Amino acid sequence: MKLIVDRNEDVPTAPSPYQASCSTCRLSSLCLPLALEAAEIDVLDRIVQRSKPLQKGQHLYRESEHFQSVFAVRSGTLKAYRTTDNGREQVTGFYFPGEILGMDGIGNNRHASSARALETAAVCEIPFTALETLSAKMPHLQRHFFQLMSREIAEDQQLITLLSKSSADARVAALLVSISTRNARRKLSAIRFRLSMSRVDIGNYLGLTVETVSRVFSRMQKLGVLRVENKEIEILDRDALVEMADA
Amino acid sequence: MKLIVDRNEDVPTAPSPYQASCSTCRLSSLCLPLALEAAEIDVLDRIVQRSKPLQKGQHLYRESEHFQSVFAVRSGTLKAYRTTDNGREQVTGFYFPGEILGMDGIGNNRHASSARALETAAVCEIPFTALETLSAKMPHLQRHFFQLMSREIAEDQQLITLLSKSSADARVAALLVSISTRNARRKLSAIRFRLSMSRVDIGNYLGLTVETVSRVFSRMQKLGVLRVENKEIEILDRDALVEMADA
DNA sequence: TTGCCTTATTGACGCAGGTCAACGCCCACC
DNA sequence: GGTGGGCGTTGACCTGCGTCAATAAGGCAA
Repeated sequence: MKLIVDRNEDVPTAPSPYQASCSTCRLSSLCLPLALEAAEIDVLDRIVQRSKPLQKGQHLYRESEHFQSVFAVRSGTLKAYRTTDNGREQVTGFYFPGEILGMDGIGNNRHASSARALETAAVCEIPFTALETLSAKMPHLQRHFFQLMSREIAEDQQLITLLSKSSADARVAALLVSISTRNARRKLSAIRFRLSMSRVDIGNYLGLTVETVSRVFSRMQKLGVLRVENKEIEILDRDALVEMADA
Repeated sequence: MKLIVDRNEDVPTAPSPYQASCSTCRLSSLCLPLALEAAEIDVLDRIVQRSKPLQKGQHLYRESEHFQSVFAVRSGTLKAYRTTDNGREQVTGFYFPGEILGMDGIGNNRHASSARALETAAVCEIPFTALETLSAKMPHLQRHFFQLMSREIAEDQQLITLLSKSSADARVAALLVSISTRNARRKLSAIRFRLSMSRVDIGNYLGLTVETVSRVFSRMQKLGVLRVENKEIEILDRDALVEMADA
């Protein structure tokens, strides 16, 4: 049993305004405000709490803590993970700007997973009871939130499919394609990016060891599909990568 | 490429009353009506459609079909599965009486998976737009449905964890424990039951081959943890099984 | 800069589970 | 009641990935 001492621990979130509003947010077209009208966005805006950024390694919430809010990523990346009964850690997702996390806590009023920042990250906190009240009044919002949850289910099922049968190559390829696609949605480069997560996290997420992940990167590089330099990735042949992802 | 001809194909659902109402349903304490008051249940009742039972092998809905309703299982078992780009099938869940399926279709207005009956099965159809309208008026219902979706996410994440690292023994043990627990919730025996799904489906769900599933059953039988006779299962040592499930 | 520690890469080797093949059993349908 | 086809079990063999180990490459502190 290893004891890990965390140097960046949970600083309480302070209630101060770090960004103007949803209506000026560059990410509103990916986030909760999507599909809302201007007036509605203002109402939503009033319940959203913006707090000071999380430092790398800092927790946003922890498994089995009382659930109060869902969170929208404003900048940076977070990972969600759960700890199994035998103490193993399982990464269940990576969250990029514009994406919502914490929805797995609604079911039992406690978080079903933990979330920590992979790099300095800013989030918007959306108190759930307020969101519920608002949803009952704003059909667009209710529908949109149902859709967000449904998509999370569908995405988890895709990961299940990936983990259930695919080769190591296919798993890594699928993750890279996913990151590439999500970058494109944010108008960032779909072919050149920096992995904010470690090889350990990648392996853990994909059900592989670090060594295997590393070998897959090397192999893909040799095949001319990727250029890998530490955390910097350049996709040289996206079609090949997509092909590999469902092999 | 194999061509499979389905003999039990999609008979359209007929709009006739096969069961009185939610308020008299034995499963209401597991299902959507949970947490609703008598008067509210009556309102919900009016939107629920009960149709004639599905035969074994018959589809309830198919991947990429237009999404219209979620479904509650009244009797029998169904499996949900998706087909990957390369034609492989992946079982994403088994659904027992009192459980809700189809929620993965909300996100994009089309079903993200297919569902078919593993044996004769009856379901209640709940048109989603009606459910939405009702949810906006009935906070209990809205909350309950959010919770149901959230739990589906949390359960998928548990499966992800299982598929990501666990041994074949652990996977099979976990499935048996899950079925046992769900049986208990329905006041059925937690230690003796009939598997409604084939070994192929079990293997597919757990990311294993049929042969491995079969070997695991034999091994567990030899260890005195189970008694297996075709589809009949008797759990002889539940503690051992739980132990195996997170090894 | 130097040194330390964490993260990543690469190689050698072993094993759990996949693959292939043979066979038995159940049951549906003549 | 016989027979054919699907489903399940078992055995022998093979392979992809895990494990262990050694080394390299960053990154941060002082």
